[in-house]
Amino acid sequence: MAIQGLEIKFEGYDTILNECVNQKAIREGQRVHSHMIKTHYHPPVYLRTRLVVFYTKCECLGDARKVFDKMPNRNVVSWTAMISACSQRGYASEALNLFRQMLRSGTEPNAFTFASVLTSCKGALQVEYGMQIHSLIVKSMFESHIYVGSSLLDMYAKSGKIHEARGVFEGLPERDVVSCTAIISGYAQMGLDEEALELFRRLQREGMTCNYVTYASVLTALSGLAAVDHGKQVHNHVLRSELPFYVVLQNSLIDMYSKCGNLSYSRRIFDNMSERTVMSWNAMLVGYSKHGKGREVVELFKHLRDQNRVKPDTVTFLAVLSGCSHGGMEDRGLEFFDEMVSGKDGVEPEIEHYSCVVDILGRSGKVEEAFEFIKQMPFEPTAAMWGSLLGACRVHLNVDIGELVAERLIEMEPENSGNYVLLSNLFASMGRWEDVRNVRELMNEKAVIKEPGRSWIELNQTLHTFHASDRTHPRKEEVFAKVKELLEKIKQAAYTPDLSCVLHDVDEEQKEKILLGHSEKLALVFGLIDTPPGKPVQVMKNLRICVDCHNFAKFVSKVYGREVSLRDKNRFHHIIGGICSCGDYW
DNA sequence: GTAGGGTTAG
Repeated sequence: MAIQGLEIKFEGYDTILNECVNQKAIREGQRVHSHMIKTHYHPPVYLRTRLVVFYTKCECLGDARKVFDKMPNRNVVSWTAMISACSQRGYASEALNLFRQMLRSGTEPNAFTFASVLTSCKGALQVEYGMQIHSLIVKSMFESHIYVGSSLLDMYAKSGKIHEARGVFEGLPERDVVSCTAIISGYAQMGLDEEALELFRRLQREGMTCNYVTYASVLTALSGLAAVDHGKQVHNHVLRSELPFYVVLQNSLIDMYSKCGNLSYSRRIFDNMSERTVMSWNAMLVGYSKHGKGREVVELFKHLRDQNRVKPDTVTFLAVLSGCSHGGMEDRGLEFFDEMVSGKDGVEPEIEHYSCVVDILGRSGKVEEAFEFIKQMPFEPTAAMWGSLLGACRVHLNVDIGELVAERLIEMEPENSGNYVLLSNLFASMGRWEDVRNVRELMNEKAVIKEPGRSWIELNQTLHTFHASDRTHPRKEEVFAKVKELLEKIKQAAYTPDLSCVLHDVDEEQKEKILLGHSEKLALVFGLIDTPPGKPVQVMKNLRICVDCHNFAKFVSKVYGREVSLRDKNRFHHIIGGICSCGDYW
């Protein structure tokens, strides 16, 4: 592509630039552009557009913008190329500004424009504008366009409006792998894992094609559900289909197996990878962290530092710090944090890392230090931090700081009933029963359980879900009878219900009944009924496990000689012979 | 000429 010294006209420039776009030949394209300037050639709109496209494709957004700004007339392609480049690089407000200017200039958007601009309308605030764009789309008859439709449904899904997303999806005249994947991952990203799985299975029956993005999305849902039987099926599909971007899928598989309780499978995949990204390391570190394997976290992080291909990032340090906290490696955790502050790996601590340090200090009994740490840190404390510290006060029986902390926490979140339970637990563990009763008074009437508790267990490829005091499960009678039988046995082994976990204004007998109806107990008991004696049982819960249920599970493991695994919102509890891997701190 | 979906976190 020698152009120097040649007399070039439109066709010549056009051909060469097109070639440069295809080959991403940045230098060559820049020389073509310079040649135009040097020879005082004034390119027509078409060629200027070609330049804009060239620069955006070569990720030279600034140069693209310069050409774009100098254009006397702009067409839909140049506008769209700019909007799309901004959207793809995460400059959402710039993309929206350009779109507004485009409308003002009188240029009609086409399907390409709508599909691009919607990418910049994700989130609770932007979706308002996205909905206005939606009505423009309806007016211009692009609603059924497959690219526009999938971008539209993705916008709704990522803004928390999953019903609207589903509506757009159902209204599409045809479906393809992208629109199907977008709606499945929409459910998965909102934590609606059962819905995601159900839809995936339905669409599969209806002949949907899957690619690596589809499987990655479904694996996210299966991780959430800890549905290991389904996960293994997907793993088989992946192995058979020789999909591209296998690293992404291996990362998802590492995550899925570890969240299903099978760490050794995760490690096997990790060890056999021919190429690893930072996400591969992070997924493995998170796995160890959630299982309370502190030593393994520290060891793997050392490997990561020793190899020079992948650099740790902010998520790596979250995994490492929370791994040290969950795994009883508090001192190492504090050292890692100090190393972050000193700039050792070039990752600056953010508020989440500070939150991990609060956890670490609290767990190791340094409650005062944690309190000071929160007061001095360069961020506003979050409710989660105060909550973690209040938990520490309960375990380490520090009622002075506990009351101070609870005051702030309840001020921040007066409606979160979980906070009152924590405070009630604290007073109860100090034997201050009058105060336990006062907490009930303190709890204002608006306090609600944010998210209803739900527990489930996977047996023979079937998920059995239980809610508190479940009256809907087909085998509820059998489950309730077994709960009573169990209760007698473990009471003989000195189990006493922890009534401070119930804040309802009822008598003690009622409180005990409410406790026995907690979903994790029902799921656990169901697992005992439906599996042979001696076999390990694994139960999942969508929230943090309650103090009484944790204790209940410990007694069950001891009295019935069962290994019990409980996966709650934050971590795994592996209970053997009445002893839990969390060391009774979570 | 310009376009849509994905993996790790707490």
